Amino acid sequence: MTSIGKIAQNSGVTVEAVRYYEKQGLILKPDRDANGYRRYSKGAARQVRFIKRAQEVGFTLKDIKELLSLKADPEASCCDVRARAERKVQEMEDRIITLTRMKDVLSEWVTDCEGQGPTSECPILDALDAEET
Amino acid sequence: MTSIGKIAQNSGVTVEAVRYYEKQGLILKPDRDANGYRRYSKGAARQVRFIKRAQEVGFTLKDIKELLSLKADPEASCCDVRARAERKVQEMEDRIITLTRMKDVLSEWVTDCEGQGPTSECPILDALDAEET
DNA sequence: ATTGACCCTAAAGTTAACTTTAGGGTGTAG
DNA sequence: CTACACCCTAAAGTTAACTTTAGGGTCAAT
Repeated sequence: MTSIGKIAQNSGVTVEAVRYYEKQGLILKPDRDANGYRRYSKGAARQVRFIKRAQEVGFTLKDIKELLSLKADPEASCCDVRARAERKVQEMEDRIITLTRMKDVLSEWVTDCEGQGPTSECPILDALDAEET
Repeated sequence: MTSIGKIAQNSGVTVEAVRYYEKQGLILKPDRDANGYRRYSKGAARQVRFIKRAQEVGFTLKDIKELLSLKADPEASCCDVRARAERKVQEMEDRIITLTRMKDVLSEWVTDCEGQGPTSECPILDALDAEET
């Protein structure tokens, strides 16, 4: 039985974040003691760490809520979880490809640039300002 | 001399976006005709395309405002532009590395998963729920 | 009795880059 | 003359994931 402060510290988030997760229905509402303070069971920090880890591999809180529903549902299949994970991997791959393309274009422009002279003769600005689409 | 609608169409953004860029000081305030409508010179669409292209290679509107200041400043050096571009490339590389790491972890979890059985035996959920940090 | 570290709530603020809404003029084709 | 496509403004809304603010209680120690 610990306080929200301990839970937060223990799982590496702020107290406000813990309250936020509760409001969003991502963690169970804890009991309250006489003065209204939240009293958490030992497993609560684990719930928060689940959320943190899921975020660290790219899931949004909305995704995480779904994962938690699946986790709680005895009818749900591992397959459902995998499908979501695969979708997320795909999203991230797409994002990486886009970012890489953007980076490569800009990177090439940088190599075109001597870094000398006034901006009126800057190849990077020229590339941005080009007439062609 | 064209209308905002033409400028927007011509540069592939919405009319609202053009007005927004104006409010943010990213494009010059155009003249108005008798009824208060914006009247753009031929070069205006080019200004908007500059913004769009810069966005497409990863610059934020804030970055773009800086680039435009450099472009307008006869004292500014191409070097200043290059420095900003290099910084942006670095940011994107960092982002790509982070995303790739995230994706690889999740991807590995996916391969661990047979996609069979109840969620109580799902390796992905197990990985998220693990006791170790 | 007061300081300081905790805890509580509800509501508003943050960031980016727009979009949407509300309410209203303009201009022309039929 | 009346649709209909345009144009105008200011202000609020959008999304995500929190954080900050404002205004208060609780509790152990000094």
